[in-house]
Amino acid sequence: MGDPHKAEKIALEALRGAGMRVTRPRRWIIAALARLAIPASSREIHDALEGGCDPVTVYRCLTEFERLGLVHRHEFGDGGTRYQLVDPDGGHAHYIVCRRCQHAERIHACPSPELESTAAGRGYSQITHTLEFFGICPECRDPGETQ
Amino acid sequence: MGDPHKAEKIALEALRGAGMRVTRPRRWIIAALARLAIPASSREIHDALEGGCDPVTVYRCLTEFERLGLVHRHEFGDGGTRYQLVDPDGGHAHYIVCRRCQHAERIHACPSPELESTAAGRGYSQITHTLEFFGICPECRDPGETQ
DNA sequence: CTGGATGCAAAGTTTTTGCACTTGA
DNA sequence: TCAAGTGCAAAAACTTTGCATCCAG
Repeated sequence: MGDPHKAEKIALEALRGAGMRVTRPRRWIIAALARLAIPASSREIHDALEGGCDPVTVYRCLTEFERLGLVHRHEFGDGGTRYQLVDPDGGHAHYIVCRRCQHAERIHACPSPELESTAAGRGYSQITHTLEFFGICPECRDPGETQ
Repeated sequence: MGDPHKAEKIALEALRGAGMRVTRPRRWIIAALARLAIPASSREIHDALEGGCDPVTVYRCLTEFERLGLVHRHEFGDGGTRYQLVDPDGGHAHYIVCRRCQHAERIHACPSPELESTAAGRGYSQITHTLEFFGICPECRDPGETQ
């Protein structure tokens, strides 16, 4: 993954470029996302902020950031929504998530672009995809549990 | 996809096989899932029941059914959780979902099994995956909108 | 200055929990 | 019969909305 600091700088520039104000909460949220570097819930992001701000502001900012394409949204099968700063180097991330502890680990796998073209054939535009893997991580596996 | 009626029968047998009771709400829920045939929210499932039952029962049953592997859970990027009866013919489903109207359409694309083995290399067990596509469907696309 | 952004309060949605009653096996 | 399962009520968790105030540009 690219330099987190770089991702942070680019996100701030993108904010300015979109005519949006670079406020203190927004800087904190972007910094927290860059520091966490892994998909985090609104709650986790709020807890990781350098300064204090209202949880509602975190929701609002994340929604805006997603609209601008600065963050990606992930759903890891537990009903919660997680956000992650987009990698400025263009590669998009997929994860393997532990079904027990919810720990997410980046994985280098991406379906061949051929898959997206299958989707495009249906007349859909602006196609994106999500791909996540789920399993039981080595730490969470009970000893003697069936593989 | 396989015969929905078959999927329904198999699910009921699986319930008995697991030593669980085949109650009226459970039959209704499984029937509704078979009839809907596409990932549906707890609310949609409840609305589609032949008879009346408490919404809480729908939640509890779906959670149990998921644990037994009778239904699969889907998250379509809107924060909601959807459930679908597992196809007894083994093939698992992926969808393309409209970001505007949330309509889900089954799509015949699956990442090469090679991808799951990439995940297995990390020491995870019981690996599964989700893969969903998102786009704007032809009906929702504004005329003249940029592709 | 001044409109976009925030904080606070309140409400909406979805999901979970506790407990007495019901019912399928 | 009788424990698993349900209904009802209440709470918890998560997210959105409205509005007065604040501050980045």
